[in-house]
Amino acid sequence: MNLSLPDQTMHSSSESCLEDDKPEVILPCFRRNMHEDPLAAYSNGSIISQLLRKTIHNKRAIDDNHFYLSNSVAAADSGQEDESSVSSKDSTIEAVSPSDHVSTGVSPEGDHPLPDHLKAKRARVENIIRVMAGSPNSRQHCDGERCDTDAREMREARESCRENKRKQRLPQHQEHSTMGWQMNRKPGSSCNDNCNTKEEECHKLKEQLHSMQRLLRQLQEKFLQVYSQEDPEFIVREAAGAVSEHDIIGNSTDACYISPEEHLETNNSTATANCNDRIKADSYLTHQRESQNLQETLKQELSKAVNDCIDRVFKKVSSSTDMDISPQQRVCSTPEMQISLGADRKSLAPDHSQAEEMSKSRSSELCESSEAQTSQDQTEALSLVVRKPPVTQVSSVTPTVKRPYAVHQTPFQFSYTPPLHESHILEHLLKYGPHSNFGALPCMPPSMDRTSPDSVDLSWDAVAMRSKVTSSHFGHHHRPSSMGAVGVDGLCLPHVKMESGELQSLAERNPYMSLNIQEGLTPSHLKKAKLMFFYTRYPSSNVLKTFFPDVKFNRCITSQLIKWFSNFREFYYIQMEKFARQAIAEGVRDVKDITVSRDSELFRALNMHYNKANDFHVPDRFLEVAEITLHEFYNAISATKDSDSSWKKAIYKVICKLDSEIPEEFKTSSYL
DNA sequence: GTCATGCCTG
DNA sequence: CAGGCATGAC
Repeated sequence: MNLSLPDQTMHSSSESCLEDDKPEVILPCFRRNMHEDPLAAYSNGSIISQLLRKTIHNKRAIDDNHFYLSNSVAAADSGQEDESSVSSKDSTIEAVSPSDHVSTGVSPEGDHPLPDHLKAKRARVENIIRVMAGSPNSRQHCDGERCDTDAREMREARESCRENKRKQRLPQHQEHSTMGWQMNRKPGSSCNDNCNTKEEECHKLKEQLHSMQRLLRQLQEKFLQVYSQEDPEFIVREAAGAVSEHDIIGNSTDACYISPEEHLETNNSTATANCNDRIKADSYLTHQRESQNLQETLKQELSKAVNDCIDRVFKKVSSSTDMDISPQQRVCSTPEMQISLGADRKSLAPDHSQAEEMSKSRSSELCESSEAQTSQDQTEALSLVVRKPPVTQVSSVTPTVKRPYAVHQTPFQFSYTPPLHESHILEHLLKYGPHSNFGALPCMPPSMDRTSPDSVDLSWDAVAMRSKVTSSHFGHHHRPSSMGAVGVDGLCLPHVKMESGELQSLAERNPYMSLNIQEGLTPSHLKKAKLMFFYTRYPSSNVLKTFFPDVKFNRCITSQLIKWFSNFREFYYIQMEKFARQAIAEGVRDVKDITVSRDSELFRALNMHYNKANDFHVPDRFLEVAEITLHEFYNAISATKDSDSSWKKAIYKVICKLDSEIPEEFKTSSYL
């Protein structure tokens, strides 16, 4: 829409209509042109002031007018009031041509013959003023004539009249500006011509305005039609807005005094431009909506295809490798798992086709690699594999390895990147999940002790599985994968060792890995700490940081972990003292008669405390340390050193030197 | 003052 | 297991 109107069409009434009403009814796509329109520049302030500001650039002309007015029309109150009322601009103008003022005040103009062009200007100004001499009355009576029809113009008129009454300058102001640009554009035109031209142009402008409004209305109707066809909700949403917009149009029409008799034929060029813009807008909208639909369709189709593909892969893997893979892997490939995973994926993350796509290719790779590495992994893990005697096995349905990490399954790494909120859900579940003990660990074989129903575990495992793959983008090595209890990597790649510092710094650099960094300690961490106690009774904070790489350490977390070990020691020493006293009470004479075996009551008590699930093979070294500790207590008590308030400290000193190295397997964030 | 540790208590 | 408190080392 080309609203570039000729400058001479400017008129206060038309302009006020345009500038005040158009922006409210015009659609956004048209606003740009509106702002490009010269008229749009007058969106603020009164037309008079705007015109004045515009014409101020033509200082000479204004100065002429000012000179003339102050000399012939408002000679009485010329001077300081002029300066004060016309604002600093006029002051500047006066400063620019002081000679004129001087000449008017001191001597007749004839004394200083003006140049021809100045004479011509003066003549035109005189004509204008002469015309205005009659109109000032009407202008001064304007309050009763026009102001009842146009509120805005009335305001401006009132303002003008006020100023007029004070200085009788408003008409001149308007004519100043008008004349200013008229002089620039039509140096030789007469006043009558000017007036006639102005009226005609005013009419034209009004016609154009009206035609534009009509087109706007049509366009809005078109908009409504388009949206109502494709978006039933849109019309509901837009109904109120459309009504209000139409109301605005109606008001603006009224406010602009565009009466039906003023309707002339629409300007052809304007109409053509409007139509073009309308077509452009329509095609743009159609295109936009088409691309949106295409986007949605693509998303849906891609998601569906990926889901189907994954399902097929899983089905094939589970059916073809059923006899080859380990039971643990079968667990991970069970249909329940698939269903659970798929369902959760769909229900919790319907928009993750991209993530799924990214992870899809990796999924089969990881699955294969996990199968290939199974034997190696278990070989590596043999040092910690618990082959519990049948006596101590609480439940041994299958005589397989007892270590929880022996069932660490790479299938859990099937890449699927859950969104952030899901990770938070996972985090919450893992922190306050249904299992507060280790028997509920995911991927735990059925032979493992479980304190909760499998149905619960299944969903829990499904959640855990999804959390596992969060870090899959970083490959095996960087899988913190912990999410607390979800440790399933462990032995997947035992040859890859990463210090906790490296891991944590990596995690800090990587926002995705940060999702797996625990803000707090979980029951899994507690379990792990208890198992670590079998190796170290006095772990340093560095050791803790090394062996809890998935924990975001701060002062509080470190203190908590230290406190845990302090409590472990407390229980440990209490048991030691208790059994030492018991031995003494039982009449044991020789400390060598006191031994600690896996069958002893002391060990069972300790094992019950630190290895409640009994799924961890307590190292022999711990038995030795326990025996030494018991001897220390026996000796101390026998020597009645317990009368000393700090008699245990000597024992602590001895025991703290008996810490052994913690297996590297514990360093993996998701050892358990 | 801070930190680690131990003891006591709930 | 955690909180509070006391103690001792730095």
